[in-house]
Amino acid sequence: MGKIKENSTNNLNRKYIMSDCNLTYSVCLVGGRWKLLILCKLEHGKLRFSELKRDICNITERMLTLHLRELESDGIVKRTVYAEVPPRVEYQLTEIGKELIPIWKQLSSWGAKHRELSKTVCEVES
Amino acid sequence: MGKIKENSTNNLNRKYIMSDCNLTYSVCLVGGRWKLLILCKLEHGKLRFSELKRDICNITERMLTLHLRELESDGIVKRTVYAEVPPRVEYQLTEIGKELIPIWKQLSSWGAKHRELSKTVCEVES
DNA sequence: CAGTATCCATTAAGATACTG
DNA sequence: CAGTATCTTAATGGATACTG
Repeated sequence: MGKIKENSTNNLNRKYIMSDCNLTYSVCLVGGRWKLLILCKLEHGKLRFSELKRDICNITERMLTLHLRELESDGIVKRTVYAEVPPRVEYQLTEIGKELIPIWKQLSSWGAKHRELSKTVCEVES
Repeated sequence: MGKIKENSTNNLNRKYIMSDCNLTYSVCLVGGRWKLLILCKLEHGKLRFSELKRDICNITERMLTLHLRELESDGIVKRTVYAEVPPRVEYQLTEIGKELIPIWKQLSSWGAKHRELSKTVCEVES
């Protein structure tokens, strides 16, 4: 995101971690605050930039652009530009992107379950 | 991690995103550079602080401590202190923590597949 | 419509030294 | 052994204004 220093320890650690472990590799590609949120909006088909922006309340154009660019360069979403005026651009999941769908569904259920559990703990405590 | 400003837009966005979407809620709990790496070391049982540090090349004590504390307070790992000298502390997955195992295995396979695919693309291009 | 560019605020990560 | 404390750097996120 933005500019990164090639030889910062931070960046070297990131590289080490990505090369060492497929799991962390995935997290690097798909982690971060907005990425999965963007991806799951695309689950049911193509969306335009403005539709994504509308669906993801609070995201700025900058953040949306940056993350879409990364997802695109990582081959997880496909960007199609139509030569029209006004311009039309559509985003959709690639094949490998679609393979994430079952994973984020499970992660989502896990989150729901965890949330329920925490709620119970709080109620018992209060 | 460390101190966060309660009312920064950043923090408010994080809260919004966590309350809105179970998926992002999960990512917030378990995302970040080191968390899944720590968790997957614990897959096969208990480990001590020093064993984790040794197994996770390059992590600093500070990072390990901070993440373990978060995972603990989120109920994903359990910390057991034995009243011995020298001190012994063991970490293990909780029940809800263990339910993440199949998920990270799939994410890991997805990562491996994605990596293969990218390699192919590079070879074709070069 | 679909973005860029710029600048600033906030947070995450790391180095190092130290302690019960 | 299992951490804290303190300080510094790097990276991410956001606000705002502007453009082909």
